[in-house]
Amino acid sequence: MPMRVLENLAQVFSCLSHPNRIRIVQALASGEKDVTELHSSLDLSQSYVSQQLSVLKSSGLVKVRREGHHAYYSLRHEKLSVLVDQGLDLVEQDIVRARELEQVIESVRSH
Amino acid sequence: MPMRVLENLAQVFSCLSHPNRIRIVQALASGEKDVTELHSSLDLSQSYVSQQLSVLKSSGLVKVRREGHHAYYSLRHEKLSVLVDQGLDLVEQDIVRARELEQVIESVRSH
DNA sequence: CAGCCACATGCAAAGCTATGAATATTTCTA
DNA sequence: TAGAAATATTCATAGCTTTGCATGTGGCTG
Repeated sequence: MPMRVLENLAQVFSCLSHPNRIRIVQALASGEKDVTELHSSLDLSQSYVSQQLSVLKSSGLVKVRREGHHAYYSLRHEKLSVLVDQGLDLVEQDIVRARELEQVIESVRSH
Repeated sequence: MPMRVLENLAQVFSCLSHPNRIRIVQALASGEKDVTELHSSLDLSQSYVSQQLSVLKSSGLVKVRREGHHAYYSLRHEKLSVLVDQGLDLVEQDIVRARELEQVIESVRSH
């Protein structure tokens, strides 16, 4: 696997490694939205949303369409929301409970 | 979406947000391996591999089986390697080329 | 039990990320 | 052109990550 691809992939995951950016991606999964819609529906400051969108944009995960003085953001590819859904699937089904169980076992063991 | 789940998901993505950890996950996708195997096949120091494995473990992505003085690590769930593959798919097919194209357009525009 | 493996952990410096506040830019409208 | 609306950028700081190096630890084997 070429390093360049790995780095790109790591960058994609890095974009998704923050709850608010995941929320933004999820909000965009249902279609394009402008900054104001995002910042009010997600209850995050305008400037913060704009900053996070530029992170997502510079990694190529979202694109913008400007119209008047609105900037409509959307996912560059719907596969991205599939990726997030799969992550959710993983987290919800297994990892959380498995880790909790393991911590219980470990704490029992250490006594 | 409950914040707790989002935070867990962000943590999973965060684990995958580094090329070497992705390489480790990929190496484990083909079955359990001990630390020495990983550190020599990936050309990373023993201590580094051990540290990264503990990151992956504390987020519940891998598990250990200890036998003698070996520690055999494996993915806790095969869905994780599916997730990585999907990420690769996304990166290889679209994002890279799309971003490059966009940068070309942008640099043309600014002249 | 001495010494060697295979691993794990602690530490510290360098670098990166998150985030609010203030400010700038762009575009529309009167 | 002035002003307002929507978005973008800059800056500063606190906090987290990375990563090498040195050291610690548990389990074998002679």
